Amino acid sequence: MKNAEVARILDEIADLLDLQGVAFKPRAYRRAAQAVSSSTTPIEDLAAAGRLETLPGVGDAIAGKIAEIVETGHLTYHEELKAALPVDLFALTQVEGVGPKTAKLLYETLGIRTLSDLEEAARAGRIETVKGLGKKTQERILRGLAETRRVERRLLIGHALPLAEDLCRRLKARGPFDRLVPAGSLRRGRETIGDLDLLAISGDPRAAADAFVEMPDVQEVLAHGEKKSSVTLSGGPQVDLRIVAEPSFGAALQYFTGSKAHNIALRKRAVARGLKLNEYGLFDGADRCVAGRTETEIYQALGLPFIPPELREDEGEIAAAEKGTLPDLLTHEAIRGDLHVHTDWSDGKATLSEMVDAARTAGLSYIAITDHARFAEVVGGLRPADLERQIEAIEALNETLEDFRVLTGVEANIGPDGSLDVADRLLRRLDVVIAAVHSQFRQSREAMTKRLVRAVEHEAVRVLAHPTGRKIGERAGIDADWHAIFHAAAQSGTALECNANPIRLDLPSELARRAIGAGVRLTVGTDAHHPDHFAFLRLGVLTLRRGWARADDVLNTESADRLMPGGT
DNA sequence: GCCGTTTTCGGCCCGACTGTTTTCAGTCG
Repeated sequence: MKNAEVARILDEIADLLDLQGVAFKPRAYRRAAQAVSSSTTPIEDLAAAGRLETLPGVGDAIAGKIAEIVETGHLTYHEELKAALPVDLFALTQVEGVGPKTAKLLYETLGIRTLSDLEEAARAGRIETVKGLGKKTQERILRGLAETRRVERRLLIGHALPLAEDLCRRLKARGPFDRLVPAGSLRRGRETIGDLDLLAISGDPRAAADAFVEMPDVQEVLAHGEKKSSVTLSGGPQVDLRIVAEPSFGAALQYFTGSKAHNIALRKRAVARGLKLNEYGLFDGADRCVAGRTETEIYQALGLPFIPPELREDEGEIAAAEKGTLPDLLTHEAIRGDLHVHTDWSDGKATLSEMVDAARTAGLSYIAITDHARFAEVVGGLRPADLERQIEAIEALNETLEDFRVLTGVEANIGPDGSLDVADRLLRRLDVVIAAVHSQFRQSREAMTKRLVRAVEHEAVRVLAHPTGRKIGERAGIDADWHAIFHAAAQSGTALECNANPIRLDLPSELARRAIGAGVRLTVGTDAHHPDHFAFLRLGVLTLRRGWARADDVLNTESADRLMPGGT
């Protein structure tokens, strides 16, 4: 039973309760669903540990229901509710324009229960015959059905970020935009992005909105107003553009950055102070605007310091802000070196000196070359003699470099028993040994924990790379007792990597936060196989910021000299 | 059903756009 499936059931309960006209409960179930789906801890683990109620919005009653789902695979309460409306509400409401009310109406008038019922009815022209619906609704449903099939997955932030930046550049060239910035989950640095949210100030909102919906790569215009427009891009995501007046820009940026949970918490805080917060500003009882131009102004008016977007998930940041204990977050500029770099000596696509040039251009002052070792399943890994030759090549290269240092290293493979595929004799000669799992991901939790603890405790291992082995949207991470691994890493002084490759972002931010809490140091590593890959650094930084990391928590914010005790 | 600067009861975020409506409901974010 995955988190997403539990969340789906809770969401459906919310919809069903909504339809019965039950007040407030639907919100409670939605909030719980949100917490379950955004938690990176498997829901079974939380259930087994009796820690379900640590999720925000999960109390006694919902915890009991989640436990029932985890144990039995279904929920009696859910099935009882469904008996009144036996339709696949979750699937139907995924269709743009169809909410719970419309789904209920369609069931009662046309007997529609499933997506295929819906499609058949829409194609046959039966939907426009329903009182309250019409031809446009029917067309919208048909388009929505096609779209629902197309957009199954969210965009990786590594793809969404350049896309949004390119979009902003092109829009500014086409229309009257005074300011134009991304907001939403992209600005919060989430690992995947659903829609792109853009926020603008314009002296001519109508012309700006026109320029937006008339872009050549727009596939469909979903909404087109002076304040809000939405389009889908061909082959791309939905993009929402909001246009606000300059005095409201901070309020709008705060609002459209989210998260929803953070905003709700903030609005409650405003209400508690006799204020009202919306996307136009913070207003007092007489409806006078007391803040709105900048985000900082709004947080201050609510008695808080500015909260960085990456922390705005309603996971303790408001309480920390209030107490003045928000972390001074890691910045991209603080990263001085990259401890995970490949070359064409193994499976990289560029030479040693090409990678060095690219790293310098990216503003780094050192890198560690960590090609794969001979492990058979890693393509083109180095044999011991190759590694010795590479060490010599790096030493020779360092002689020619000023203000830059290349560290010797290797990415050793961790075998199923926790042993490494490089001899200790060789490991001792290297500046930076990183170790990682590359196969046998499906070991039992006990075996996997033992395996990683052994690797972390190896005296030569400096960094555990891509610790969970997950690939976003492709492969779930390993099952392991992270508490035990963090403890071992803190004891041995081994750092855990946050791999910055867009499909990895591993450690995930939630585990990074736990690791920091356990006293573990982290690194950001690009795992670069190409000169362009140093651009991934900012993704790793975003992920660690979401994990509440400060510069001091991150090993490669230090100079190469400090990194190498006794080194030059 | 959850939760606490409103604290164990009594509150619970707010606005834009669309379509099908003669004044607003539904959906979305």
